[in-house]
Amino acid sequence: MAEKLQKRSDILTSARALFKENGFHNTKMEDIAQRAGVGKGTLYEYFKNKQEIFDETCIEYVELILEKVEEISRMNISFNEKLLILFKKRKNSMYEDFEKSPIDYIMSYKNIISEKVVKRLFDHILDMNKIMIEIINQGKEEGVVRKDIPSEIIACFVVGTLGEYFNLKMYKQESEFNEEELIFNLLFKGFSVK
Amino acid sequence: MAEKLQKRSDILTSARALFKENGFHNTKMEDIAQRAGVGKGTLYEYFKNKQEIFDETCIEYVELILEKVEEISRMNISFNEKLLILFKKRKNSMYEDFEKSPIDYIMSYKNIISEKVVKRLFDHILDMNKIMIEIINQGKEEGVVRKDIPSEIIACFVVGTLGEYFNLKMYKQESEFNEEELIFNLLFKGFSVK
Amino acid sequence: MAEKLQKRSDILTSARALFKENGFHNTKMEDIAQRAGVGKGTLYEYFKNKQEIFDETCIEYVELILEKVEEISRMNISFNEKLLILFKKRKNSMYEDFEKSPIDYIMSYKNIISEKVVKRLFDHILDMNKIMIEIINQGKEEGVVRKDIPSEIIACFVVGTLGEYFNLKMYKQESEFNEEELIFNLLFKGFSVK
Amino acid sequence: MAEKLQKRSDILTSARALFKENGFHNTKMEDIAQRAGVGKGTLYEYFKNKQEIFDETCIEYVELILEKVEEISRMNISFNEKLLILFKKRKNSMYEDFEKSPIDYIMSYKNIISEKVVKRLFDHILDMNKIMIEIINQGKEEGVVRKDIPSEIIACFVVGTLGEYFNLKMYKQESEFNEEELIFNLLFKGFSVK
DNA sequence: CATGAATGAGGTTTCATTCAT
DNA sequence: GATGAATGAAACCTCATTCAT
Repeated sequence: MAEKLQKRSDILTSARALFKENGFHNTKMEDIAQRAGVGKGTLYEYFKNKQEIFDETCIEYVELILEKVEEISRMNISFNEKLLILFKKRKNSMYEDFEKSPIDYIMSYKNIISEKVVKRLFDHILDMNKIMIEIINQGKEEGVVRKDIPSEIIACFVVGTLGEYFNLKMYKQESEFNEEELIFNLLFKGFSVK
Repeated sequence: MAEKLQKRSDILTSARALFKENGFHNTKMEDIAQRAGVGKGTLYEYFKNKQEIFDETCIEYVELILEKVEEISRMNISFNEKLLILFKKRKNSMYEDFEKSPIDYIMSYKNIISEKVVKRLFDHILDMNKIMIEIINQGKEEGVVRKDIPSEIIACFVVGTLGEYFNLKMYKQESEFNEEELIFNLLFKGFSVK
Repeated sequence: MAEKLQKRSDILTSARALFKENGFHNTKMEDIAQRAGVGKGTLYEYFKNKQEIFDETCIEYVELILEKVEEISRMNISFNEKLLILFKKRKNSMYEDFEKSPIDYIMSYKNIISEKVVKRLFDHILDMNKIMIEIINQGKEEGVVRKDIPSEIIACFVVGTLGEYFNLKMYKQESEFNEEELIFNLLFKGFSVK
Repeated sequence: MAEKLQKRSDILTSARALFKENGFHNTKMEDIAQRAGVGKGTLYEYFKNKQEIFDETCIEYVELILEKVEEISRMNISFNEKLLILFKKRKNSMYEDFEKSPIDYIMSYKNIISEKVVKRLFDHILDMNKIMIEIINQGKEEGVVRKDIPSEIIACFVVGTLGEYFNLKMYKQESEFNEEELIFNLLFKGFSVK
């Protein structure tokens, strides 16, 4: 039984890697089976079809990120520290599994993910948005974040800045500045001359 | 002759719409032909193959955005006004053709666009980055933008915030706030309590 | 009018060269047109379709060879001399237009030539056979060729030997012997020890 | 396993028959599959593509003939008997599988067989030529064949005569003569009056 | 007459899915 | 349960032929 779950998980791991590498249509069921170390027919013992495998990998992707963010949210630390950890986590995973924000991920695959899975994922996005809002609210309570702007908008502001920053890092050389500090400075103080 | 260019353009328009709607692999050559009002064989008079059609639509997509941003950059108006126009343009096209930032667009299709076209598009991204930097520099000269942060980072900050904001708008209801004002306030002043 | 015939001939010349080089199915109408220096549509002014062009080139091929053999047959020279000229003609055209004997030519293309043209060509083959027989008969009358073997069989014997000889020459180096003399010696005296 | 080889062989048998009947370009993959009693996709389990199937049938064709000739060469019989067997074999297969000499076969398909397979086949032709030469040499040793003519030339003489004879038989009625005897007589004694 | 842009029937090939072992 | 050989629908692309200019 545990073995069954293990094999299922192996298949998903294999599939996720291949989908990420080659996209949905350039990944063959045969490839997934081979990489997972099972026969082609076995895939159909664990999943209805290719679509279902893909859907599962998408759900996993988004849920894993959600989980990580939730974990950070639940930590017993200050707002500033949470923000720093979010930044670091994103940075470390950049060239690994989770280089795309969930929403970009979904947008990339909107023509491929099943309609009903898209809905479920969008719900997760909203969940994540809520968690970000909670973190922002913590900042407000701690007197670190302005209270005159809805937390929702601030969340957007933070997530967007980080996301774009890492996007650019993907195809530009390492810069000479201490960019982490600069980004945080911008988030806190904005770009206007005081 | 003008007619030849027209037909080529018709095909690209048809293709772009279908690729956007259904993705590359779910768009059949027959569909493109039908929508463009030509025969299947005609597509091959104007393009080498499906890949080339797709590549062209990608190039068009990114070049058109680049062009628009360039246009704004060349306008004889203040930094603040340019920022506002960028925001408005992005907002208006949200549910139309250009809902994705060029970089998200490329990332979505990285397994589909030809290698050499990806390179060309990344160059455009850098061009666009340069233009944003020029706009930021104008803000610095006008004494509106802080000079202690590299323009490159600020560009990232502005573009990311706007991008994420519009991403979220795509699947959330219209809010009650005057969000435009709030976003700008954040960009200028940051989220920290003064 | 003469111009019309000229253009028709140009097309056939172009077609024959391409068919020989690339075969029927790898020769495109466009190629024929281009090489003949006319438009693609023009081909259809002079020929019903691709098949007809091909058929014509085949007919030309076989008729030209037939003509040459007839010409030799009509010459006012001895059997021995005729045999020598046949040999020389075949040798000279070996790497040129007429490297295949008519019958090999037809066999190569039996799936491509129109049924009715095949019949016509086979008639030509029989005509050619008859001419060969006449030449053999002349040899008999001159007292040079044995009378106890039907001329038909001797014709076969001569044509086959020459044909195979030139076939082999096509992919083997030039030999050191005076092969011409040896071949003739064989034809005249056979291979048995006297 | 044996079954796998069997199916592969079935496909080749089906393909060879169809190629022979209709040529390469008029034989559809669907036809081959149907005649072999398998699905279209199955062809691609056993062969890379149509070209490979064709190449294999060509190789088989030439190798089978080579094998038969080798077999005759190895027999413990006299030169005269070998010559007779060669004649009989060729005669019997005339309207069956092997109606064309290997070289004619290759020449017919020179635009279709893969370059590298053509080379391989030409090597077989040379092998076959060597075997014929050995047979001729045996005749010389037995004192039946003249020693003043290179065996290579005599081989050409024998093969060509037989080939042409059977070519002609293909489209002419059965004759009244004992042609076998006449042909052999010619080969041995030539056509000159003694 | 001459042309070549437009066409679409028809071919090869791929690959998700099935099912007998 | 696990497998992978077999399948055939579906997609891309070619090219002979047409016909408006």
